[in-house]
Amino acid sequence: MLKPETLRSQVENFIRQEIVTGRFKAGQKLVERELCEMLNISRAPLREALRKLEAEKLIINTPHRGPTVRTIGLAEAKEIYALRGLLESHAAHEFARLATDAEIRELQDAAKALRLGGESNSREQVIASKARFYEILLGGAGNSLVREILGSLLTQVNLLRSMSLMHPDRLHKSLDEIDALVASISKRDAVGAQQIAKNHILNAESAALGFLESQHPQH
Amino acid sequence: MLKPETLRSQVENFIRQEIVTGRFKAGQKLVERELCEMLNISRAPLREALRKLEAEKLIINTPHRGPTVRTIGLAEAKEIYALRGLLESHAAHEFARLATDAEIRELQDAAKALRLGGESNSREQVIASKARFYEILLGGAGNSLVREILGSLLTQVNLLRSMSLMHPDRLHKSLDEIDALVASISKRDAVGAQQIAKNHILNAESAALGFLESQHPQH
DNA sequence: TATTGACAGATTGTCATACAATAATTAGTA
DNA sequence: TACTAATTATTGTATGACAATCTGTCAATA
Repeated sequence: MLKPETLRSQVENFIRQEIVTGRFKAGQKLVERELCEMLNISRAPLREALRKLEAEKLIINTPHRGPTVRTIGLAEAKEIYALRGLLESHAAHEFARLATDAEIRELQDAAKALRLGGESNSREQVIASKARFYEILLGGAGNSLVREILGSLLTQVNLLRSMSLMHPDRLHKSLDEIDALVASISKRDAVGAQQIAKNHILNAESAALGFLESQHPQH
Repeated sequence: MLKPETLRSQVENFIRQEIVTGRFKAGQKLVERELCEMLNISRAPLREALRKLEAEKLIINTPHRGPTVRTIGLAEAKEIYALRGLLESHAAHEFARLATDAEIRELQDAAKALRLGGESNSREQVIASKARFYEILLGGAGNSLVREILGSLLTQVNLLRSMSLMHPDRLHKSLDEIDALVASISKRDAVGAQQIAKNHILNAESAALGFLESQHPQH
């Protein structure tokens, strides 16, 4: 199949990819036999891969009924964004405090590339630059645990179908916020960076959940 | 074996228990065949359970060499405590803001039971009361995601052998801190509760890592 | 009609066995 | 001793089987 070590990790990565890209849709049932035939593998490594994804909360398994791709409701989405705000603002604070000057320059470069991609309407470029930006930010914040959890949260956010359509308005504002964040970090203003990061997530949350909330008028 | 649903979940719980109670020691190699014979099960459910525990970071698996119980170094311990401080202080803040009066009373009761157990030197009572205290606090904080992650962090802390010996000095201070926390919460002082919780974790960290740091004089 | 219940089919959970791939260990040799 | 080769042990994967449970259908009954 692909390159990594064991077969089960390849399977795990494959299924994860199918989920975050939306080819396996939220709520969809995953049938062992179908996956085995599709990938030409036996049940053992498949099932082990499914356990990993289950622990990662990308799929939900109910005994004797099998796994389905997780669906994220409004309440869960809010919890995810609350945690993201907490962790990302912390990471921003720590990055401003701990990062080397070289890392700050890398972050500036990534932000520049991100803006370039946004202004040229290159979806690919935006995604790649954003990934790089996060990589640098979380790498320099000095806590790999926070890094992993945020990575997991980021993949879970992909289960919100509302994420796919990022309005140009929001993208523009988002770029401004990131520039402000980089500016604060460049000044080593940890508290300022923390606050900007928190607001950034809050804005991203309203953008993502706005229309969802209108569909579920529960309160 | 035990009661839960599937065999693999029973196996998972069993191994987790063995790890947190220290019967499976940090660094110990876990051999499939031995576990299968010990539990009288086949390899399939065992290996699936191991994948879950691997995702939970209680064991570390290296391909073709098998899993070992995770060892937590100084740096990792610091990361765990940093995240705990962040999340628990957030939970305290939210609890003070959101909890019902009944939940606050439950928390007060749990704190009282905790002090009782501490003063009567009942280790069992302390552990049980502390668990109940956390359950109430995290349950009323309104974010089950944070709750789960904190639960996972709590189990990982058990991998620090220094945790087993909680000095009476520290226990006494710890009880005072918890009383102060409950007092702040009772006054609905969210910010105060948040600050107290953060300091509480900081103190727990120094108590747990103090002697570890002396053994690894790296800086 | 609507509900119940039995039945058949499908899917997951577990077992047993075998073998390939890799790591660990031992034996042998210079 | 140090190095290499052969042996052993362990994990990773495949296959087939069967038990346990769920799902859906359809007839019987109220």
